[in-house]
Amino acid sequence: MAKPARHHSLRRSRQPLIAAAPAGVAAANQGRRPRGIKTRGAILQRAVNIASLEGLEGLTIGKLATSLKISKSGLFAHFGSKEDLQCAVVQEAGRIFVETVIRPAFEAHGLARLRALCGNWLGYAEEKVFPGGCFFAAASLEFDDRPGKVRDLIADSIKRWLGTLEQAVRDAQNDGDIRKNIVPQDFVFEIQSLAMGANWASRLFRDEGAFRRIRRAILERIEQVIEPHARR
Amino acid sequence: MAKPARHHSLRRSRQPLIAAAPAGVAAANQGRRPRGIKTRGAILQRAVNIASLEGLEGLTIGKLATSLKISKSGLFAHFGSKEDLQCAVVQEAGRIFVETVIRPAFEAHGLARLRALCGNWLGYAEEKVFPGGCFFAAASLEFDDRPGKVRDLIADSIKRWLGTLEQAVRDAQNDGDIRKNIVPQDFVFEIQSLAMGANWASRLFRDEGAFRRIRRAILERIEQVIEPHARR
DNA sequence: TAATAGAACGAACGGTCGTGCTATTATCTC
DNA sequence: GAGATAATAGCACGACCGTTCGTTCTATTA
Repeated sequence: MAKPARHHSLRRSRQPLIAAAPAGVAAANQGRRPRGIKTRGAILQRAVNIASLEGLEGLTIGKLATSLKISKSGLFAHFGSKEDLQCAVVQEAGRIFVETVIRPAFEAHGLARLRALCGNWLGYAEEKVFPGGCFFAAASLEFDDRPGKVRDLIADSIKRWLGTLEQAVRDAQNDGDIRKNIVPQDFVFEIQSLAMGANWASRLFRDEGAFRRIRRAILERIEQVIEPHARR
Repeated sequence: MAKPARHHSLRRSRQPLIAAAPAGVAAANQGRRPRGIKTRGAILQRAVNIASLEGLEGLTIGKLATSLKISKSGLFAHFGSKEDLQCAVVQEAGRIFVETVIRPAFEAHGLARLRALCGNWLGYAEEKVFPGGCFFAAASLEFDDRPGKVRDLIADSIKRWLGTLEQAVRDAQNDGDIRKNIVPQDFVFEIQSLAMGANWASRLFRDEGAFRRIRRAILERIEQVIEPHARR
C-alpha cells in the first residue's frame, strides 16, 4: 500500500479556484493546446454532472468511461487515481460555482452584492446548474466523515464561499447599510442554512415551491438587519 | 434484472414507525422470543451506527458481518436483500428518533411542545445519538436521486416529522400563543433548515459552536412569531 | 522521411460486492 | 431422549471495482 504514485499525473491548471479569477476565457476548451487537455475537460464536465447525482463515491471510473465512449484505462491515465479524479471534480465544480454565483455578484458592492450572492445561489440551485442540486451540499455531507484530500478540498471551498458572504456583510456594515450589532459569521450561517434547506426539500420532496418560500424568508431576514434608510 | 425477490423475508415488527407509539417496551430486545430476533436487533443497532457514518450504500453486508463476528450469509438470511436491510435500518433509525426526540416532547402541549421538539432535535444531533450526526439528514441527501423503497421510506419519515412540528405550531396558534398569520408549513421549514444547517456545519467544520449559535437563532425566530403574552 | 512523445486502447489482476445453495448447529416440542 | 424447525455457517457464483501493463495509434518535431 501507499503506492509511490509516480505515473504521468499531468496536473495542469492549478488555479486558486475561488480567488482572483483567471481573467481570460473559461479554461481548457481552446484548441491550441495538447490534445489531451480537451479530453480532460470533457471528462470533468461529465464527471461533475454524474457526481452531483450519484455522489463522488458513486461516480465510478468504469461508468464514466462508458458514458463517454472511451476506455477505462485511457480515462484513468488522465488522473492517476480515483482520489485525484475526485479532487479534480471538486475543483471543476468550484470553478463553475464561481462563474455562476460569485463573479456576477462582484459587479455590485456591499449590501447589493450580498443580495446578489444570495439570489444567484438560489438561482444556481433552482435552475439545476448541476442536475443533482447544489454539488457542494451533497459532497460535503458525503465526505464529512472521511478524512483526506477530498474532504479538505470541499471544506476549504465552502469556507471560502462563506468568507465571501461574510465579507459582503462587513462591507455593508461599513457602508452603514447593515446594523453594526449583527455578527457577520452568525448571520451568514443563518442565511446559508435556509438556502441549504431549500435545496434539500426541493430534491427530497420534489417541492419546487421550496425555493420561492426560502427566497422570501431570506429576503425578510435581510430586511430585519438593515438600517431603515437602506430598506427597499 | 428485477429479481423475483421471493426468499424468506421474515418481515417482523412492522410498527407504524412514528405514529401512535407501540406502548410497551422498546422492541426486539426481550429474551422470550425466537432467538433470531435478538440477533436481528443487534445487527440493526450496529448497522444504524455504521450507516450514519458511511451512508446507507457504504454500509456493506460483509463489513457489517465482520464487525459483528458473524458470517455474511448468516446475517444476510435475516433480510433477504440489501434493499430490505436498508429499509430496516431506516425504520430502526426512525424508532430511535421517535424515542429520543418526539415522545419526550409529547408530555407538553402547543407552544411548549414546539419548543421541546426543537430543543430535543438539537440535543439529539449535538450529543451524537448517531455517531454520524442526524441519520435522516445524511440519508435523505444520499437517496434524493435514487427512486425506490428506501427513498420513499426516508421521505415519508421526514414528512411525518415535519407534520409533527406543523401540528405543534397549529396547536399553539389555536391556544393563541403563536400569531395567526404565520403559515405553519413555511415556519416549520425555516426552523428545520436552521437545524439542518447546524448539523451540517458542526460535522464539516468540526464546529461545535454551531449548535449554540443555531439554538439561539431558532429561539429568536420563535420569539418573533409568538403573541406578547406568551413571551418568556 | 524518420524519430519521438503523448493519448487511447484491450486485457487482465486481485479484491469486494450482493446473492444463492447446501450443510451444520442450536433450540423447541413432544 | 427423538424429531422438527429455526438459525447460522461454509462455499461458490457472477459482476464490478480501482489499478496496472504492454501495445497501438496519431501528431508533432527533427
